[in-house]
Amino acid sequence: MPVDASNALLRWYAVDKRRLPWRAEAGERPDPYRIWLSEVMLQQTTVAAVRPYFEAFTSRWPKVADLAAAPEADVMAAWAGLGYYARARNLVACARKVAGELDGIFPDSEAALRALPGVGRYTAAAIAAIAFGRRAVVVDANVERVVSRLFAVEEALPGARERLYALTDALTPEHGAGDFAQAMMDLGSGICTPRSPDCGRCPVAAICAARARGEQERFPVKAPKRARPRREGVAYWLEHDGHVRLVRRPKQGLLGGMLALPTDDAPAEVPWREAGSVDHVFTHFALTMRLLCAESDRRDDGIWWPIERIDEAGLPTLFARLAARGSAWREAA
DNA sequence: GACTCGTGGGT
DNA sequence: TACCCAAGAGT
Repeated sequence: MPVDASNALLRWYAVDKRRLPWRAEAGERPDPYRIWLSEVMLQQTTVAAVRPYFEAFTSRWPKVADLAAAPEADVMAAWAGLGYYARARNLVACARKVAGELDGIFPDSEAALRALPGVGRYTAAAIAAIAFGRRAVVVDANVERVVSRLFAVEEALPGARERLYALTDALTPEHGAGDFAQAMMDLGSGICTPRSPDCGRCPVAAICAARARGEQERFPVKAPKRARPRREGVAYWLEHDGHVRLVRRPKQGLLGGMLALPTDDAPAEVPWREAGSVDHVFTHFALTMRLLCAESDRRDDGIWWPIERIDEAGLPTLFARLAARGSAWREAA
């Protein structure tokens, strides 16, 4: 990036950067554990959604050794509602690897970070640059949008990904790559937004090819998406003596490793009653799940959770909504 | 490279 | 309403 534009970007960042719980204040040294935790939470997830989870995790598990010592089920439950639950399992695996094999010290090179569970190209680069001051090429969706506009890249995503990476590499300074990356991300988040970008406030508008053409909203070009199929399913609310039957879902697949209501196969041979349905939208399909409710006269050796404390079970959102319906059915009965 | 994998907010 | 989007990773 031309020196003038780079300086303008960094000056803008120095004044207008977001204050975030995981960001070191001026003069503070960034904590690799907190940087790593925030980066994993922020994968495909908004800052607003992450904030309360980050506060809860760092209060409960202040250091990587604390997280490594936690039962996986506790971490999964604490992650409930944040989505993409493979991240939570990888989070525990990564913490245990760092605490157990690396003396509790996060690696400071991209290659070594990349070898940790749940740490891909973006996250390894972000940690190396932000936590350790390394030069690394940090490309997230914000940077892709900003760079695609700066250079008016006509090639569509995701095919353009390597080109955008190379362009970002050329822009990234030898020193201060962490601030550069965070400046680009804040720019994308607050000014160079997907719709109605605020070019009048943009510190690098002068070098923006898309802006020069008045076509900033046309970038990044994206490949058309597939239609989202609609599916249907059944969940079961089976209660006995103030408890409801839950299951631990298999580690692989949708909502893997999470507690949930039984689905597909009825957990008991009892007369089931319809209790409505819940519509829920996942990334790649929309689901309508019916809820069948019943009372059991006995308690098998599965998981039975006290209904009064169902909100503490750590159910993913779909099942939390179904459980709310089940509780309502119970109150009405 | 295509596909899977959540959720909530904005428009 | 329906669609878009988000500090992506793993298979």
